Amino acid sequence: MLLFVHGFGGAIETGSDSYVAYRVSPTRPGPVWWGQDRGMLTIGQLAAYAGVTVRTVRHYHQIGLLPEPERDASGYRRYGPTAAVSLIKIRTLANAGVPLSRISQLLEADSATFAEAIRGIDGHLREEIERLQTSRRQIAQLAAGDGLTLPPEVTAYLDRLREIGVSERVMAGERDGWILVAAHWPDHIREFMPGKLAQLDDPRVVRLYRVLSEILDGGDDDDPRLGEAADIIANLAEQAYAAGTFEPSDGDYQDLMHDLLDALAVEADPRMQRLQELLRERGWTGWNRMERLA
Amino acid sequence: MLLFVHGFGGAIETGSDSYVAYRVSPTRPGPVWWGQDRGMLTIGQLAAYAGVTVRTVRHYHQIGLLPEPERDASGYRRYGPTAAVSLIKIRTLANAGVPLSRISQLLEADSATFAEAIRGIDGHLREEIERLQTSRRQIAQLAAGDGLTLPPEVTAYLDRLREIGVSERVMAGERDGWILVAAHWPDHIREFMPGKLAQLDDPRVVRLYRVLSEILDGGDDDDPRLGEAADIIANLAEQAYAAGTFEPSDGDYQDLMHDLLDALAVEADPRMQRLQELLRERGWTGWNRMERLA
DNA sequence: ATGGAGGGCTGACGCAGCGTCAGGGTCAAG
DNA sequence: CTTGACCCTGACGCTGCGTCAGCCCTCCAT
Repeated sequence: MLLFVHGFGGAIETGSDSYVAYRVSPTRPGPVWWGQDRGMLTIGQLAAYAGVTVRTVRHYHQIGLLPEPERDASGYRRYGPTAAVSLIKIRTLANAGVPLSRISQLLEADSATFAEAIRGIDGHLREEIERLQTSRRQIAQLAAGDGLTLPPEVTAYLDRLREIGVSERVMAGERDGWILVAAHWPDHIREFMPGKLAQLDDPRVVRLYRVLSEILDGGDDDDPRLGEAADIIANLAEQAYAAGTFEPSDGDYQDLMHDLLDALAVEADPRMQRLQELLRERGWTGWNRMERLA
Repeated sequence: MLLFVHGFGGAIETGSDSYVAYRVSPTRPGPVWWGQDRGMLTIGQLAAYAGVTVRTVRHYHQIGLLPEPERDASGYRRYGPTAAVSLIKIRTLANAGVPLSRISQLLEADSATFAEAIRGIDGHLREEIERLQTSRRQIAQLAAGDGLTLPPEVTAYLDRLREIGVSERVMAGERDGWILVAAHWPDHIREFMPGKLAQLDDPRVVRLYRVLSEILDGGDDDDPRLGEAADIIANLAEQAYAAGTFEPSDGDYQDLMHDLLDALAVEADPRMQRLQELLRERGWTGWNRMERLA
């Protein structure tokens, strides 16, 4: 019932508000007017007018979102202008991320209900944006960091290890291990790392890493340096135990992680199993879930 | 191969970087340790460790993203620690929005390829965020405006109409009409509206809208005021024509829109067809696609 | 009159990433 | 011996269409 869309002249000025246009596709259907009734569209014309595909329109018919129009003599769907209006309304909501299943209710809701629903949808959108922004931060770390997402404290630790001369194989194992730890202690790990980093100032620890690197890189199955490694570990443990700074395991869940870490090492190189035996001989259960044997 | 996760004491300080943790679910599976091999997990334990569902792990097996592990005596899948590491890596990428089909390639890519891929993914994320933010702006307008997304210039026009005293039925028709126009001229419409708004200062136009409101709200099929309406329209057209400000139609595509608008009016109320005939008698084709008859 | 291009029609499968039964078997504990 | 919490496979469901396949209809050029 629009009156006077036709201009009749009149001043033309330019506004500048923040209107985000609903944009129809720029495709112009070929023969625009091959029906005879004016104002009756074929499905292709309707779709082009609203900027969607023909398949989309048929889909909306299927799910009952847009009512099936009458057919012409040859069985073609013929659409009136109200169908175009409905379709544009539908697309406006759909483009805003409203699920199709809710659109029909929304369109017939009173303005209070409508506003309420809009608020909900907006909240949903905000969450979604949050999520994606978090993802962006994550993958920024992926690009920068030492392989996959690890907190900066951990990558600092890994960098120190590399400086010390730890072999690539051992480095790879360390990375995997820290991934398991980081997944389990996303919060605690950051407080935990400074202590770990400080350990690398101890020459015994440095020696230990180097010895292990050499063994795993080239040693034979019964390398005597395995004994040296076991000695160092036991030594460190004894000292911590005497100083009272030895921290006992605190629960099944951490035991699970420690078991995983031990198993990771063994899986990476079976000689680590031998190291475990040697530690056992010296009175300790392992190097992750470490306990004094009776 | 992680060494000395166990603390041995050591200073604990607090860092404060912007590390976004990969977070595992806080669900602790009931009986943690009912297999016997240490470091071997059931599918449920693995899933809980990585913060995903059991179905997700099985899905990854199905599509070959995570290799099937060996089975134990009763046919249960048993996972080693490397499976946990792989799963965590996979989820880190998947959470960042990487399609599963690309993850396996990504994980075995060298760091240059990896970094390149990461850039692509980041760009994709940025686009997605853009899109959602645009959606938010759109639905903000839905909540505020006169029904569905219309540019502010148009809602201003509609507000003026309401002030003038146009009936709700005519208002509804106007809204629908402007939706059709806005969909077709998303850019042009904003420059077009000031002129339309100015028309409402002409008392003849105001009279026209009021007359039509009355007719459609209660008049009978042969209301004499239809003649008055036709007179006003013809009068305005003649004047514009004489002043040289009459704008002829410019192409099939606009004709389509004008036809739709005419049809919309007739569909809303058949009496508009009568108005069209009366206009024809006065030498004009209609009120949207307006042409002088020979 | 005829042929080809470019519509239209229905019906059906495919896509991502799992959720969610259904109909079984297994394990540890009370 | 039962109960409850796991595990197994197989299969359908969901969203919002894209994309055939096989056929019919209309227009325009020849």
